[in-house]
Amino acid sequence: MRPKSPTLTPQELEIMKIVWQLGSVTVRDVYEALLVERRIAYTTVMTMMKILEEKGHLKKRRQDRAYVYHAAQPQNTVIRGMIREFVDRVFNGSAEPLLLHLVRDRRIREKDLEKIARMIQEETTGRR
Amino acid sequence: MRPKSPTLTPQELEIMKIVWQLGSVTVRDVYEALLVERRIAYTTVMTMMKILEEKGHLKKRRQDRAYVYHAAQPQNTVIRGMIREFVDRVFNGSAEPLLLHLVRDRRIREKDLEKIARMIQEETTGRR
DNA sequence: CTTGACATACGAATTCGTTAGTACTATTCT
DNA sequence: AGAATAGTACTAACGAATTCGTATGTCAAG
Repeated sequence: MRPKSPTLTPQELEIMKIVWQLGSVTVRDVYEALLVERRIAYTTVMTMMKILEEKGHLKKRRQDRAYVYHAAQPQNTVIRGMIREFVDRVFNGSAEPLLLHLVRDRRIREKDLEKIARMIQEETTGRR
Repeated sequence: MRPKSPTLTPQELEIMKIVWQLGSVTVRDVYEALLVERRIAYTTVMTMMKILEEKGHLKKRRQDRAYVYHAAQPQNTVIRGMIREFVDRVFNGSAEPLLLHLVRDRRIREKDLEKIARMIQEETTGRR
């Protein structure tokens, strides 16, 4: 079966972040987590999670009266798909310009930059 | 209600790419460039460019009978904004995880990785 | 001067993302 | 048992994004 669309809409992503963080959740769990940030209706969360389940991002099983949801794919896989879609859409598939932007725009703390530079060194020397 | 996109929507971006590449364009120029990739109506392009002008991404001036459009902001500025929005939405504002994904997923050719590693070295040693 | 080419203006249809109300069911509390 | 509570299903609605048709105006060639 063809894998479902790797991209999530903004609100879908918000919900998936909570699911990835908590592991197994009910609609109520997600609802309460979202309530901390903003006003939202319980049924809205339910609708979104039903859609996410239809799209293959969530799996559910019944437990007592309510459904318990869990992520169908690991976070890394989905995030990787979103990055790929972004790189394709904005940079026609080549990641170098994005990397250059990130490095140049000082959006990253210096010590992290250095850490990453070391990591690149290891990766590149390790695979030849 | 779907929130109004603060950045460029996919189709808007497609048009802006053409504008940035060509400099000054008429609707027809963009229409013909898009036709190479896919079927689209002339009036669709016109509508999109009108919207882009209303949103402040394009400027127009009359020349003979038609409008000539040009980008209101340089490509780098707009792309930077899109990256920022993406990092905020997907990574809660921190760019390191994105960088890590890019480096780890081998989406980048080795020589480019090395080039970037050197660039980081210069940047980080240069600013302390 | 009429016709054809080409431009814009206007508006409308469609799909999608997002939000939420209402009806109904099942469980729990008094 | 009857009421309150908590869950799902179904439906509706709205705005944003995308697409394009029709009406209309203008200019130039025959």
